[in-house]
Amino acid sequence: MANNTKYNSKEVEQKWYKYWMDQGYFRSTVDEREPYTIVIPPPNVTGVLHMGHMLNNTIQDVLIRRARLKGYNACWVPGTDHASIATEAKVVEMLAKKGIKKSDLTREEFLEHAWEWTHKHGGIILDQLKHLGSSCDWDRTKFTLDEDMSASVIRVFVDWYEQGYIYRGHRMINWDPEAKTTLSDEEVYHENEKGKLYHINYQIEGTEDNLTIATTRPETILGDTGICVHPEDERYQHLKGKRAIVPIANRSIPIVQDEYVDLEFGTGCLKVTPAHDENDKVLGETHDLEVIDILNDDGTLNEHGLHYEGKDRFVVRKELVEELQKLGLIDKIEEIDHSVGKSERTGAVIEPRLSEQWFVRMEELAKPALEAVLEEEVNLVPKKFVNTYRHWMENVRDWNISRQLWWGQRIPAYYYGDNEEYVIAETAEKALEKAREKSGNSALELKDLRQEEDVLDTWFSSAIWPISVFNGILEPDNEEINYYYPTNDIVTAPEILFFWIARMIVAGYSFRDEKPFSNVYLTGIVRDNQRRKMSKSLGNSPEPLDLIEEYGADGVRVGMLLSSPAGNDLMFDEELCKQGSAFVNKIWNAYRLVSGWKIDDESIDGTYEEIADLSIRWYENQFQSVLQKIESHFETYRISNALMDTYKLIWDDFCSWFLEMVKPSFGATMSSATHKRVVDLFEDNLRILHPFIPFATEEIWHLLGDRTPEEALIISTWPEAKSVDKELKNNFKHMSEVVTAIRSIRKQHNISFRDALSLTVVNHENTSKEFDIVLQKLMNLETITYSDSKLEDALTFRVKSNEYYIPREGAVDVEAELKKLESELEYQTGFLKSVQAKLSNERFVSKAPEQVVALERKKEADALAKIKTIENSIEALK
RNA sequence: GGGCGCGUAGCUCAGUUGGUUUAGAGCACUUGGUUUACACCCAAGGGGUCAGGGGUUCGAAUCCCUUCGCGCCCACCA
Repeated sequence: MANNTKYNSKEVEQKWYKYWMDQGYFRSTVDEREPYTIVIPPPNVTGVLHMGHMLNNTIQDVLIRRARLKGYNACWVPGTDHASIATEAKVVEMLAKKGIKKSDLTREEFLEHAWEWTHKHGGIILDQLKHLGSSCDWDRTKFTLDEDMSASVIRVFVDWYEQGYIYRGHRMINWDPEAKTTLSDEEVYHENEKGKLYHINYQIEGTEDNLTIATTRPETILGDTGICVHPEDERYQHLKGKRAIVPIANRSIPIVQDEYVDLEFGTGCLKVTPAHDENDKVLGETHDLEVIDILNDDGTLNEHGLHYEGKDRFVVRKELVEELQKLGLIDKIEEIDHSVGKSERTGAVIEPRLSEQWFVRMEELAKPALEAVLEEEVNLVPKKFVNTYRHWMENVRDWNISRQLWWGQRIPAYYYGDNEEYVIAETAEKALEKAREKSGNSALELKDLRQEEDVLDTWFSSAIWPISVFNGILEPDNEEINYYYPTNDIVTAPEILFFWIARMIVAGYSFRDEKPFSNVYLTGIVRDNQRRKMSKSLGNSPEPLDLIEEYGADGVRVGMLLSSPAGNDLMFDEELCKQGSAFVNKIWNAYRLVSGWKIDDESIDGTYEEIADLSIRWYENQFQSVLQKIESHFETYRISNALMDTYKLIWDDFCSWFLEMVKPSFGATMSSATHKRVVDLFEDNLRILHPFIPFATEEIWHLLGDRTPEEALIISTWPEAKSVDKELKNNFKHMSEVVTAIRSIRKQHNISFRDALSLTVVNHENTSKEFDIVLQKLMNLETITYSDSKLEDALTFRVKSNEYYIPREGAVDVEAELKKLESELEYQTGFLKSVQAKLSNERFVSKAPEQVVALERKKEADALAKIKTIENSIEALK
């Protein structure tokens, strides 16, 4: 790229990504170095990149690239998730468009379609990640339904079963009537809605009397098998031992007593529907009530629904209420706020249902996983999530892992005989052996075995992701797992803390006896600038690839990170990307400046070289000072802060100050030695910028020097932290304040920069003159004079207790100057007062640490000196 | 119902064991600018009773209590 051209992000990005790939710089293999590992949160295989992925993967890439520069063997494992329910839903939808019903297909036929779909649409998202610059080891790309990954899942299932952690049970589960599958508790979200509480009269058997129950789900009365009242409820003592008639169904059901009933709620009479409510189920068991399941898989009523059979539950609710009203059995209808469980995937209202499912017993497994986080073996960033995690883990419930779907790992349970007997085995052959042994029937054959139809929850395979990607389940002692595991960091959204993070930690301790990762970086949700969550339906989410097209990958990366503290939502605004690409442009132009200087070792300008030497020493020092801050930000995962400090270092310190200081005057030259020192500093900048801005930095790196592939920036080194010279730093700071003051004066008095000035300094005892040569150059000063007497007829300003004068005949506006001085005086007097208030407080002087008191005394002295200076100036003006 | 967290400049946020802070940054804003890298720029500047109240302390944005507002997580009240 020629020196005078605009920066072309697209061209540069394509070039370097290909170069890095060709050179194999993302590739990681086991070697002598210390590993630094991240496994990607696998996106849905058929998903497309959204802003959440952009944020998430930018952070991971920053961490990985920095680790690579720090000399670690950096390994970022990419992959995709089969996303059982989500993908199956998409395939069903696709088939429906072709006029094919899932129910008309065999399992094998359906899976064929699903694989075809996956191969056609799968992995697009990984290609999109490449545009962002993600430096994943693509040779390691995994898919949770790959043969080895599935084999790992099955092995884990068998192991956990044999250890007694997996069981099959008849339990109340969450039924999604739309997807026609069960869901784990974590896949159900609750929404507060306005609903109705129906008060319905039931006739007490053998009498003309009624009792009234209250329910939000009147359709379930068809599944009622009991009425329950509190044993001490005085209103209902007469009901003891009686029975009631279920309206419409005209069934007689017992009235039982249980302390579970809340006397305050509704009427104090509770209808019991053991098949469709967790609590009712418990009541039913206690009081030996019948169980009547009234629902079909799709949420319509079955034969127990009588004349409502085949109608959807919500239709039935409406029609049944109408029927009851006609019968005069509705006592009243109340408006009520209640929470309704819905499916995370389909949004359908969840129906609690009793059913035979597979579960993981969590209590014992959770213990080491909880301890790990409490003892900071596993470090959650930010810390506030520890409490949430603990609360969940301490109250963890068994995990329903079976799904009535086809797309996923089929549960390795094999049934035989008529009594639902089963064995668990990795293969059908092994299952046959076990079945023969267990049943004592050696005549059993493969055809007599029926494998479980259900597949496993997607999160079951995700739970072992950090292990299985290194084949640590099937070959627990292989070189890779021993080297890369435990991984270092994992970066994901808090939404899946329980779905995924917690279960990975559980699996880690269960199968490796070790944590899966040391740090969990939880990002926030990406929202728009009105705080709305970005979503397709709202249409408020920008298309990531369009953003990259417009602002460049580097610009977007910077934009994403400029304001995204861990665990806090990110208010995304395209302005941030604009700022990001402006930053890239700034760096590019700095390169253009530096590369454009003329070098000449024949005629060296001594004064210039002296200025340059001082400037270079100052920037080296400043770089070190900021580098320390950046390091500490990274260590605590304050990535936005690390970026902001880098941003200010480059923009303000390097470009605005340093380059202006070392810039040769027009037409002048610099020595090759000086130029090299400047280039070295530029390169140090590029090293620390590279994790954030990989493409532009690599481009400039190669333009600054003729590099072999082995000398590429991506695999170079992170600068080492050195000590900081505080005096140098302070002397510069003083000079910079003088510069600002002079600029201000130039502006106020409309004095052009070309107009050379002379400066006289009074009260300069404690001031270093080190940077005077720089000051002279920057401010176009003819002379700097140190004097004991102030100047008349001069513009004046103060820095610390120094007084500065710039002779300027007739330019002094006495009135304005006085006003300025008086406001300065006011501030200083107020400040002094606050300091003196402290110092005159005896308890402060006696109780506060010596250093603090000394500091206050120094502040007092400084303020006093300054006040005196200002007063003198005022005097002189008058 | 239980738990957690937040409220600092117009916006997004720092403020790391209370003391170099009568509070900082970036963006936005105002004003000025052909100084030959960059107008995606340069420079100067305005802007906050740190949500309100009370307390602890020599000293509070920082610790405690309380009120108000906001958010999140968990939970079987029909």
